[in-house]
Amino acid sequence: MPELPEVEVVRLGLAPAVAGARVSGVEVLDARGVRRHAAGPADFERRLTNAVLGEPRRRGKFLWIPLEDGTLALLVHLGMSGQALLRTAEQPPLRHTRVVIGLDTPADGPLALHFVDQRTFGSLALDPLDPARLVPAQVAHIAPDPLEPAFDDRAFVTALRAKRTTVKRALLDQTLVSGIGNIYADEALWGARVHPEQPTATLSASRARRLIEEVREVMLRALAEGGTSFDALYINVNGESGYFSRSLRAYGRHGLPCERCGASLVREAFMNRGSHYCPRCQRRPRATARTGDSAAGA
DNA sequence: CGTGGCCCCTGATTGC
DNA sequence: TGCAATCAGGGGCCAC
Repeated sequence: MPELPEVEVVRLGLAPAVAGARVSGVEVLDARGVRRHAAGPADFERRLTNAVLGEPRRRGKFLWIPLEDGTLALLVHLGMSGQALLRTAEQPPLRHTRVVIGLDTPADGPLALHFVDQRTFGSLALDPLDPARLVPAQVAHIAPDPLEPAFDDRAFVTALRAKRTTVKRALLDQTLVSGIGNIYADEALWGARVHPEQPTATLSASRARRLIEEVREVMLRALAEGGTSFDALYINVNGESGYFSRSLRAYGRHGLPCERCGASLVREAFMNRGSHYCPRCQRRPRATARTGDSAAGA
């Protein structure tokens, strides 16, 4: 469930320790922890050992640490339950630790980066860095995220309205906009007063703009909370502690009153998960006769 | 080719 | 009380 803000907190937490650090040893305790590394655990261990790490980067929910040689990056995807923990060299692995990467750090001496992942949807990999795009190959297919300077709101609005799907599905489509998961999708839709099942083609341009602004705002708010809740070292370099849950206004609040209008929020099954929304503020669009998709006129 | 649905996985929770 | 079914969901993959 780590989405963009949680992954960014992990990145911020890792940065001071890993930048400039040399990898002193790599131990893959469970091969599933390097599922994304096609060449397998032994190759992963061999090629990462002795590498010098650079400044961690992020796009959407993908995190990567470029190696000093400039051609490869240590790619991290947390999946649903992944954590990247900085621990001392003496601390033993926690339960569900899949990979341990020993580090000689310039500032803090010997440390270890532990990749812990209960449900094993996450994975590490060594991935070639595309010199043109400056992102790892496995990240090349996703769109920029809303917090990148490169993100183009106007282009997003156009692309969103060209889709033939519903708006929540589109928000979760990482090739359209990256970094949004189920939680922040529900939060942004609530904020913009848009029903999750609204067809993208019937969304007005102004409403679509409002929606992406809301996405950004919700993420920045979460980031501001998360950024203050972790300590420099060892600590919650994981973003797991409640997912900044104090700020949630829709997700998981079914049965509770809407903070805007007081109506009882509902939860609906959606894509094998849940959609949480206010049935009064976020009106389900009437079954439209899809003939007029230009804003209101026609 | 775009869209939607399935499945990967494990632990907590729910239900019988 | 104990065991099984259910739920959580990011993203790759595949069928339509």
